[in-house]
Amino acid sequence: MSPRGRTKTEQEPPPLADTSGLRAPPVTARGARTRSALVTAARVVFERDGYLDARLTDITAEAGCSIGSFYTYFSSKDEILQAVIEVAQDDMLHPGHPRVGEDEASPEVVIRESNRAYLEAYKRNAKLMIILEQVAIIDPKFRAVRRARSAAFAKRNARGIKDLQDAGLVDPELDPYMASMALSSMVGRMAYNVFCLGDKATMKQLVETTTRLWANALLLKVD
Amino acid sequence: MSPRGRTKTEQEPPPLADTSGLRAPPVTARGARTRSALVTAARVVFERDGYLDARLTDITAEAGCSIGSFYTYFSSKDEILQAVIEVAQDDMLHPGHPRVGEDEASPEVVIRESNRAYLEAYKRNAKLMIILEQVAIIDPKFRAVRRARSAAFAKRNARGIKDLQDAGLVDPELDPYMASMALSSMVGRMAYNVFCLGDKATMKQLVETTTRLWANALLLKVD
Amino acid sequence: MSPRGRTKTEQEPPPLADTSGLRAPPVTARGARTRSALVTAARVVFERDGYLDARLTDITAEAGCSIGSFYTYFSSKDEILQAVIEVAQDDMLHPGHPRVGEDEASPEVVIRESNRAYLEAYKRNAKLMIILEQVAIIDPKFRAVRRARSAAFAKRNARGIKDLQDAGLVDPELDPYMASMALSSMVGRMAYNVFCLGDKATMKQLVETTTRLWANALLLKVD
Amino acid sequence: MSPRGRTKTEQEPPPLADTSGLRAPPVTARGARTRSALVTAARVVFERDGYLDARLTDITAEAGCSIGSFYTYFSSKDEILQAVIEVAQDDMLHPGHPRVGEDEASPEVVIRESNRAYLEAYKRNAKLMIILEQVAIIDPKFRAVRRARSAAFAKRNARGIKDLQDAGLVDPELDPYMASMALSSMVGRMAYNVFCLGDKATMKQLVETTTRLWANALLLKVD
DNA sequence: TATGAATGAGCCTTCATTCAT
DNA sequence: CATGAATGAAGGCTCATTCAT
Repeated sequence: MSPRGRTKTEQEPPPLADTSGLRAPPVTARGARTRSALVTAARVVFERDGYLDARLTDITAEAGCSIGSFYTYFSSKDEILQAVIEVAQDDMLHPGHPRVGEDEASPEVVIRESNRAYLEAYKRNAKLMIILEQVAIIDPKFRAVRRARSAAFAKRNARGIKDLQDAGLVDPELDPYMASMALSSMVGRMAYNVFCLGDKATMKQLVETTTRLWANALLLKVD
Repeated sequence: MSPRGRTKTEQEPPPLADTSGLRAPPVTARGARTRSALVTAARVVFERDGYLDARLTDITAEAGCSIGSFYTYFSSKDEILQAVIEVAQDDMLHPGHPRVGEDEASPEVVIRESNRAYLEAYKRNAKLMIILEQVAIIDPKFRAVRRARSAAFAKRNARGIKDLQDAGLVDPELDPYMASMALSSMVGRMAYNVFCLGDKATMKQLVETTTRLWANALLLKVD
Repeated sequence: MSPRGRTKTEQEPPPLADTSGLRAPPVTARGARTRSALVTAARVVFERDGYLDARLTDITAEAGCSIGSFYTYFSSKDEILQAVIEVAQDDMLHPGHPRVGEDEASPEVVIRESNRAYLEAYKRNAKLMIILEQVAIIDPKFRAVRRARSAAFAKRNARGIKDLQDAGLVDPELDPYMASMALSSMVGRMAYNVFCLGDKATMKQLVETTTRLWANALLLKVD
Repeated sequence: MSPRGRTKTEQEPPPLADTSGLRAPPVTARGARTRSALVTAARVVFERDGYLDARLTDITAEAGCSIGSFYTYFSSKDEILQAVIEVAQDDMLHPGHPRVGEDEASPEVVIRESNRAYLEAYKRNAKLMIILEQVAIIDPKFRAVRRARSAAFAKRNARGIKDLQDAGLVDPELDPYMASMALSSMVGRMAYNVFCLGDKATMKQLVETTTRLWANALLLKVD
């Protein structure tokens, strides 16, 4: 289980990186269009060629503008990647339409639907997740981005586990945060293996396996 | 649980990559010494600088030979990385001294010791695992290497789960291979997060958390 | 006899090589200037040092620009050589000012002036012809360029021979194309031997010898 | 027409290059075998890969010996090429079995059979002729070799032309040496175009065309 | 805002030749 | 005579970034 339905009290995640040195945002409509075209183009090129092999000229060619314009809106390849990832992170953290609310559903259903929402969001953004894994290894700035996402999920899930423990529904001996880290890792890694590396499994298999193991692992009482 | 004690009937894995285009192995003792020095030096440099930033001249300087000698034994940075990884893979797959045998120990103990062996091997080779993750994203050849390792563990563990199901000791409704993939992913990813990315957790926490979750997830009957 | 005055109906030869993979041509005047300076410099360096010994840095130094600018306009030493040769080929195929027209002159005069024009063009471009011979042996692309030039001359001359045969002025038993190939080879090789390899002969000797042999070989009737 | 039957008074051509710095010839039978294997192998490799692309290790691999042995017999790549070319030059200059003697045959038959012998020898050694053209451009030493061959033919043929002029059988106004150079060039270049560059022509076409043009060019009286 | 020409540090790679065994 | 490991200078090429127009 990973992204649970968000509660009002949750804080927005901090910006991906320090915003100092950023180019000023466009002030004209034309400028906004150009900037937007660059972000869209960058995602296409990054997903197609990978971060390292993507050349700025490919991005500007895809966006239909000059390399000079690129530097009007971004100060580096790094920076446009941040912009691209920010969009995907939003989608990952707030996937939109959870099929059930926490209140009216059994814990197992909540777990299942959370996992499903996470896996589907991962699938949508799989190619970008590859990029993020890649740059997270190279660049501490993106390592922080990746860990922020992991931590957000782990924290959310840790709270869920704690709640269930308090309700006497699951194994009280588990450290909620460690268990959350481990089970979140399980789901995240399965998603990566299947959607990014091409391991064979259906969405249904993924959802059912991760949900059953997750529930079992907590020794969730069914009733 | 990850690497189990190997049985006699297991086959050696095939070589990591096609051996065509490889430089001829040295025929003299002196040549073998130089080649070996290069592999050792390459591991040092890769772990220190990362694969992308490692320069061939750094490797040969570390090995105390000329750049020409490098090309006597390897045809690219790629190729020497393969040689380096092959050594680490051996250590990961056959970590040496399991503390218990399968026969005389309870399933939980077997799981714990297997996880411990895996995590310790991972810790020993953590820096190289970073490299492997990095190049696996870039290069299909190393992607195959990485998947071969994952598959080896998953298969081994799937067999263990099947055996426990046959013995009536664990949840019979789980698909052994899917469950194995998921639980192996859990342990592997925890190891990566802690030993490679710097997440905070002690070896003891790792072993206990993964073992308890693993046993719970299978609904392992304790006696 | 070699290049005749061209007629209106003659087609321009196709470009020297496939234009795929070429760098985009410059769009600004400044860019055109730089590109042009590079071509001029390349000819100087190729003629001075030969193709194999010519270094890209010599060319850019001669052109007064950076090595990066070279790659803005050309993707390899190959490609700039093509540009250099294209200029010379134009001069060879259309040498400019034939001293007589075909109509008002006797066949022998036409042959003489054609040979003279060819030999003088060869002399002007002799150093580049050495380069072309050299690379034609190494690279099929330039082999095609060289053969295109030979074929253009041979075809042109074959037509001249055929016309003279039809007019009953020369040996009717000769195959016009084979004869043309052979006699064109004779002139071309003499030019190469004298202007490129340093065999001793004056321009006058060359013109008179090749013209007399050519006319004799066709058994040209003098009137 | 090119190589005429040799006369007793002709000098052997000088050695291809100064023989100083040559390795001592082998003194044992084994040594002679190794040296011979290297020359044979070198011809194979040069013809297959060209001089520039031929690596010494390819030659020794083909010869089945070590690179060290190479330097026992030759001091450079240059030197073994000289040895290879020497063999071919012998074949070119003394092609073996002319079908007629000069005495009992008409001049036209002599011309035809000389041309045939030359063209056939050229065909046999075509691949090596490519190499020789290549290195003659690069290296003055081989340029001299090439010119020595040309000069030998031209001189021989000039004498033949002079004899025919003295007998009143051919155009007395031709400079025998210039004419010889030109006509020899014609035959040599045709051979190169067809056998080395792949121009299309049969041996019969080549012999007939060059012979007829040669005879015509001299205005040879037939009777 | 938009353009695109200019820059250049720095890495990988080749292979003829030497020489210790 | 035979072996083959060791050498290292030298040059082609990339691409993020700057800045004059």
